[in-house]
Amino acid sequence: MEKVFEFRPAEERLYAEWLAEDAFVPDWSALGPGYAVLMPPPNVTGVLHVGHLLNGTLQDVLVRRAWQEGRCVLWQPGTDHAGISLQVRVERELAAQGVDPRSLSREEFLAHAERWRDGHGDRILHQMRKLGICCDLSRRVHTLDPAYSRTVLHAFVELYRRGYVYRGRRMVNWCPVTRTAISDEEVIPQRRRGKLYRVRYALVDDPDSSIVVATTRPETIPGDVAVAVHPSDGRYRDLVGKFCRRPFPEAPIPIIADGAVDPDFGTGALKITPAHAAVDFAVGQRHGLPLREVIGADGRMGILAGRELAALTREEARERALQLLRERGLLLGEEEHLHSVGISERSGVPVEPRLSVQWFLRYPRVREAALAVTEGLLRFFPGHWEKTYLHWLDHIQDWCISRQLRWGHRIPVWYRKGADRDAADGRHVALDPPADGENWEREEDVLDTWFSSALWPLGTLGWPDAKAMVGNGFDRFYPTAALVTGPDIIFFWVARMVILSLEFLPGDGSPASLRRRIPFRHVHFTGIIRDGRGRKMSKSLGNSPEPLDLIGRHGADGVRFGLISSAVPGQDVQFSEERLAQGRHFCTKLWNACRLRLLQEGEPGCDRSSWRAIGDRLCAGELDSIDRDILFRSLEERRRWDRALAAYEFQPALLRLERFFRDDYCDWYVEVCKVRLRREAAGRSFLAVQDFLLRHLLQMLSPTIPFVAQELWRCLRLGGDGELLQKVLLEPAEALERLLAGRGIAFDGEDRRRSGALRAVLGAIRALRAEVGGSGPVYCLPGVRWEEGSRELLADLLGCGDFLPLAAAGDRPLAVTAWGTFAVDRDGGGRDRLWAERERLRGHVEASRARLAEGSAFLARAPAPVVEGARALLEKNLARLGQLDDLLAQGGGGGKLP
RNA sequence: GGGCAGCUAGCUCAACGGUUAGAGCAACCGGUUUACAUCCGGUAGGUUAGAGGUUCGAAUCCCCUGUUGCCCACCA
Repeated sequence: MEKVFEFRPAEERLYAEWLAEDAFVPDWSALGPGYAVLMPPPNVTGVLHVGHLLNGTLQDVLVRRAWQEGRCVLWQPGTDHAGISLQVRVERELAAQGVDPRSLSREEFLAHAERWRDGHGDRILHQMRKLGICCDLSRRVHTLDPAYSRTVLHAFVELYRRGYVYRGRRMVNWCPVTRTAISDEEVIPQRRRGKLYRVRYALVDDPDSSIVVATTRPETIPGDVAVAVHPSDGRYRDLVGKFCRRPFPEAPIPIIADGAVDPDFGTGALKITPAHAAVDFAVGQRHGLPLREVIGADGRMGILAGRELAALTREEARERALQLLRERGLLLGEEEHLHSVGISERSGVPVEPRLSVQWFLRYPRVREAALAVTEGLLRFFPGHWEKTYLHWLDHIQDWCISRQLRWGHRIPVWYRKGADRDAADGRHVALDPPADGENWEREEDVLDTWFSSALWPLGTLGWPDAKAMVGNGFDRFYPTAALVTGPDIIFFWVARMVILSLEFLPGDGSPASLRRRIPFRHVHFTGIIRDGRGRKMSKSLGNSPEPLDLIGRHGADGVRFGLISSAVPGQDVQFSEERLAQGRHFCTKLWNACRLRLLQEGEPGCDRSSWRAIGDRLCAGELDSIDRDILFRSLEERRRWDRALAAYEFQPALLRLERFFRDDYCDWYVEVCKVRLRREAAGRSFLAVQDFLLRHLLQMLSPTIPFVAQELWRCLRLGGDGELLQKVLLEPAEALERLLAGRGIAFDGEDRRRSGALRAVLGAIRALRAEVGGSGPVYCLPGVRWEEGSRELLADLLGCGDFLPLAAAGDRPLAVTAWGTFAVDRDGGGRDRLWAERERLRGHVEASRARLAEGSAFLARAPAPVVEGARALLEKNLARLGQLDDLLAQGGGGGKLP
């Protein structure tokens, strides 16, 4: 076995082997229900970042663990066509080549887009392979694949048929850069410092009087069709019904009363621009006001804005409008104003509320989607995200699903040429075009990318094509077991998948039906990765490390271990490369622990190729408390491990296991075994114990650090030749306990006590030696009663030969005795420690006594078992205190003791 | 404006109503006899953000305040 684990070549070799053996292809022969995980499809325009690594690692752990349980496993990968994002990228590249994208026909543009996608396509998926992910790439799905596209269009047609999809002229969030509508979820509110201007609108029949409005957007003045005040606002009561003069283009507009106006904001008078603000639109509807669209689709001012403003951008128009107001003496004042502006997620510019004809989805099954969670059929980890989800469902708004883009699923609607597009008979909504295609024209818009993503659980498993569903194992894998994703897409993706899946799979709101129809049973939300200073990882900040470099430096295993160990459940992840280095160190130590095991055995080597083989080498008679304790401690750890993983508590689980490996196995048990080996004691069962522990550890760790675990599995000959560790059944703790029982090995509390006492004494003596800076002989007070073998073992672990009787000590003897956890040095070096310990104990005892004093409130009110416990504790502490006092008396002599 | 989550050692976190709050990292001290590109042992470090309340007992439950991050909301 090599002295060091060269992870770079090993990882490459092992991964190639796994691929060659089709190790990630679902095993249809496996019994029991399937286990499926849907990988959140990375964006085709995306770049691999540390978040992908964390997310991928966690899913890989779940999936590999499912393999270990012998289940039929599917980890479904794929990519998302990233509508807006990709179209913008391609348009920018075309523009850089001097091609105006708008001059291209739809087909020409799509050809460019497809070429771009095919070039970048699933790069992230391939990069993630460096991490060792075990998804079956042969099953990858792209949202624009023909089969998946049919799923999407079929869903649209069905939703239309069922009355959930409708076409409407509405106020939408318009992105002037990409020139498309976007959904409410794609608008990011941003705090911005702006100005609130007060503008005078003169009254038509009394030009000396006026009404003053407050606005942050003077450029929309040309779109004003009214000024509104609150109906109960006394200041303006007399003005309601009169007309005032819009400054430009000049025109009389009515002063109206509407409850939507907040009398306490600004001047209490609101200019109404129905075409460019949602509230104003509503007011306009109520009052039958006309629409004046003064800002065009490209964010520039239109003809109606008047000669002065037309053709300017929104920003230029604002400056110009202010200038005009100043010239005319209409600008009465301006003040700093902090307000929130909706920013388009994709282009980063303020969205423009704009009236346009779009397709909307009225969400179906909202109540059932909530019920699935409140009934506990669909569970979130950590659970508090359920509130966020339910709150969104409670306030759900129709979803604008059409996009004025070319890249995406073109909406399957045809309009009869020349007919009214809103008339039902002028429309053909179906997967296929009408027979007399020449008389129809197809809808230009495409569907929101998230609409297609929302069908991911159904589409990837073949729905609605019955044959494909059978081929893809729908019945076996649906509902999928777990989804691992970031909480930032809980509405964008998670909730929508739930809703559409519930709609399309037949059933009612009963728990049994919901359980069958939800797309996944568990959702684990990971934290967002932040840098050491708490900032989000981002390219522009330059704080985002290159993932592949990290893997190069620390190995896939090191990165996986490190990321998990920094991912505290329910919290954002503070990234630190130090953690990854620790992960690498852990792998190195594991490697060395296994190497040591091989160095310890002569030829021929032991058989540890199965649990049975190891069990056969365990002779109950050769084991003592230390062996039994560590064996059963390992089973305890295993149970905790299982419990923690079932709750998606990866980090606490892994850290605990690491502690067990380092502290209990390496620093205690292996050191004990070294002593035994040196002594050439009869019996080698402790080597079998090591094999038992290492085998178990490697199996538990394999999902987290698959490469080094697999390599060690082979080096230690823990399985047959070329056996895939990932597919070796992980026996439940109960089975291992039965195996031990079958060999006559049973656990007894006394084992834990003795083993613990020995470790404590060892620690105490070491501490004392460290304190006095010695490594010389260790002395022992007379009268110490050693348990069988303990004295020799401790002396060997300390490397001090034997404990010398204190009487034989020289001038500056280092005297140590073993009792409980205490040690003492005759010169006083250890006495302060003892004294401090005694003080601590005395404090406990006194507190306990006070609590248990006759007539105390504690005695009167506390439940009986608690009182019992307190009494027992007092007894225990009293006993220790007494022994401690004896010890202090024996070692005493200095003036420090009472 | 509403909601969610956090605030515990320099840093990252435990402690899930029950002894006088514990780990890891960093710091400092010491040891490394060949498993350990490192490892081991030890020392120090706390008014649990602040105030009030409930309780026999509070880091833990409740109320208020402060603070940080996130989400939602049409304040122009």
